[in-house]
Amino acid sequence: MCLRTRINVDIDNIKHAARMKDTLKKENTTYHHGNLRKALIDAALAMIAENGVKSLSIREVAKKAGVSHSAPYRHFKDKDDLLSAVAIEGFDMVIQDTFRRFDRNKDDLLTRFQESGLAYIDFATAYPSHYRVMFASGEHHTSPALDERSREAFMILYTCIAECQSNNLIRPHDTFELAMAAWSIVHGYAMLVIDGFIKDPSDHLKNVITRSLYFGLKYE
Amino acid sequence: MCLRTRINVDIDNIKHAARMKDTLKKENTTYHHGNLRKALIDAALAMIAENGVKSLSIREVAKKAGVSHSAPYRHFKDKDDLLSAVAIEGFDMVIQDTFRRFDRNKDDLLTRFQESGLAYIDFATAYPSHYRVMFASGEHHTSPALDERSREAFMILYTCIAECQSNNLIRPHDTFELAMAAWSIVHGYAMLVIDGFIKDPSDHLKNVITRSLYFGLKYE
DNA sequence: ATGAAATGTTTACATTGACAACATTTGATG
DNA sequence: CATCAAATGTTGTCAATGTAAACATTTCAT
Repeated sequence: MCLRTRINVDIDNIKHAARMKDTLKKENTTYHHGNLRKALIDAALAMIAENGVKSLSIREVAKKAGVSHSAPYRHFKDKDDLLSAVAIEGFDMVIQDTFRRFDRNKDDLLTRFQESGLAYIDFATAYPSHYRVMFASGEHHTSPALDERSREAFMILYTCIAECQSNNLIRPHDTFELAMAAWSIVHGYAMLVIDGFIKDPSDHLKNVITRSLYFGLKYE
Repeated sequence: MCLRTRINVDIDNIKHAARMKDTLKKENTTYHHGNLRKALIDAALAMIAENGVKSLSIREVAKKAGVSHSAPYRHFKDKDDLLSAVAIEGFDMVIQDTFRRFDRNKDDLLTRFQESGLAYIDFATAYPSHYRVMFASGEHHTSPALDERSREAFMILYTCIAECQSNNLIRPHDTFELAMAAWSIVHGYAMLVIDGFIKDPSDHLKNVITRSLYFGLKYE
């Protein structure tokens, strides 16, 4: 488990470096901790997976990362800011995974549309802690950066539907609304699964969801 | 403010008495507070509406209800138990509203099916604080009583779909799964609306949702 | 080498959840 | 009606937490 964590951290550091182009001056720098910011995010995620977001405490996160209880405040304004970082990481992960799926289905527009929905569902079940924080927005104050990421994720679905409409694969209707409807379906399913209301997410059920996803939007 | 509080308490006592049939021995009894239990639930809801569940504190709730900081513990085991009571009240409200809608559409099964979905959506937008607590189950420990209520609410949708299937209005398929799918759609939409991801829940959009709700389940 | 910026620590304080000991009210029983 | 137990509310208390301030150390550019 220690090994796996270590690998994840390394991979994430690479991703992180590639993403944060504005602060790329630090690459192989190892100062006090190594990369405390990322370590805190990982520690938070591990603890959320164990006891939920609610009982998450900054002091415990700090302890888990091996630093003093005030150290996190050098990297995050407050607790919300830490959770916001977790959410941003989550959105980045879905976005990247969706693009990976798109690359595997370059030609079939309808499949791409469905894949963009499945990416959401699969991500939620694979990383429930991330997902929970991402959509606990009624709670932690949303930062502009977070808003941008969630919008970016949504726009993938939007663009996908727009392309299908251009090719007469989805009926003409306000694209924004169709995308909202599609998002509702996958988000609702994802939430019910990770909240334990849907116990066994079978393939059967996922098919019904995919069907609803398409049948509500297709030509009648 | 004192006066208003008092009036609310009285009104709520009436509602409360009508609902809780098992403890109907107390009707016009006014002991220490009137009905602190209900007053605390109302205070909690008001404060959740203002600042979210996250920053809700039992001490503030007690202060708002005009009692000492420890008084709530005579009525609720802990904070989770208070939130659990809020959630139960919420489920009871949706259930009752759904039955009201059913009474208005005694004959049309498909309409009843759609109404059972709309009841969810409308309740969520009308009582977002309730709804948020009801489905924050990944967080507060779920009590058996709460589990029962959420199951009861779900069973309405289930029964509705089963009846439609009996009358060949919805395609044959595991009823449980179809109900889960329908639930996913309305729940996802509701969550995105109250979490601010869907800014203006237009009738257009609700129609797309209703359409998806039906088109995914109907005969092809 | 040096000084400023970044990063981590210690100390401190107010808020909170929750328990225990105590006080008061209510309602049933004689 | 007196009395007593149960229900309800209060006061006092403690540990955990969020977070700010003052201080210490490391890093990095010059």
